[in-house]
Amino acid sequence: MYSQELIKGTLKTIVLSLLSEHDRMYGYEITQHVKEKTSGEIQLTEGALYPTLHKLEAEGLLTTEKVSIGKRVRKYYRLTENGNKQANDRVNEFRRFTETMNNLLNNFNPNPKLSWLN
Amino acid sequence: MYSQELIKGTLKTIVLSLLSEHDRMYGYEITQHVKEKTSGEIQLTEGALYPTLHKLEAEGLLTTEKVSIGKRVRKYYRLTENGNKQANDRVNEFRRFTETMNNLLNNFNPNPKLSWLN
DNA sequence: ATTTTATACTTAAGATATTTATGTATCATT
DNA sequence: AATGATACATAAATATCTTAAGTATAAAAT
Repeated sequence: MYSQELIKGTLKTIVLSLLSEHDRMYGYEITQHVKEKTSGEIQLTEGALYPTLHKLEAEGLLTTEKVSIGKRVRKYYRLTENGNKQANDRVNEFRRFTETMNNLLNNFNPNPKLSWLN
Repeated sequence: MYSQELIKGTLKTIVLSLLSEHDRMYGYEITQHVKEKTSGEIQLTEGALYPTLHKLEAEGLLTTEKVSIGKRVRKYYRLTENGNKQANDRVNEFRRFTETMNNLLNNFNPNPKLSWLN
């Protein structure tokens, strides 16, 4: 499990990119998907995820649809056109950022696995 | 310039790793070094940097020495043994984190330049 | 049968971190 | 003489996350 400090600022990027490849997802599904895909190294907490989903919806990047499963109601999220654009921008920005960081940290204990990036 | 949101949580990693390769540095020097090394894409603000330096010192990861330059006083920071260990840990954690993130984001618009990481 | 675990969403209080702004002061350049 | 660069510090406002509590259904285990 990574320090929460490090994960900060990547939550929206994660959510938008997942929705970009999954058509629609609900909150709990997102937490489980991330947990599985990262072998438990990134675990989104509900207290952080749900308010973020609400915020992205308020910003017009997501739309919702409620689906009844038995007596329970799932809230599915889907990207808007603008949300899809944002997903692209954020993922690209993250990739550029990691390259910049690797370059900045490169003099420190150079990692041969990444040295070709320069 | 990257969104501040994305840079969040990497400040300590940056500071510790720079001090790990520079023996000693002062605050302003750190801001300039990062700005130059990243072509202005990461700009540390003084309001974030100085309190962080003070915190790292309070945690015993850094020591300080004041050096007079004319009538001004520079405050140099240097890693302690524990600080050096922390620098290693944080840089390694960051590298692992970016690999995990790239793997998680990989189904999205796969980046051929990074696909070998899997 | 009943307890526990998993599913599923919400929100509030407290903690933490960053931004923005302000303040002080020296030195170099125009 | 004024501006920009150097150099540090800190407080108020803002943003974000953690922790926690609350509600409720469904499945699995005891």
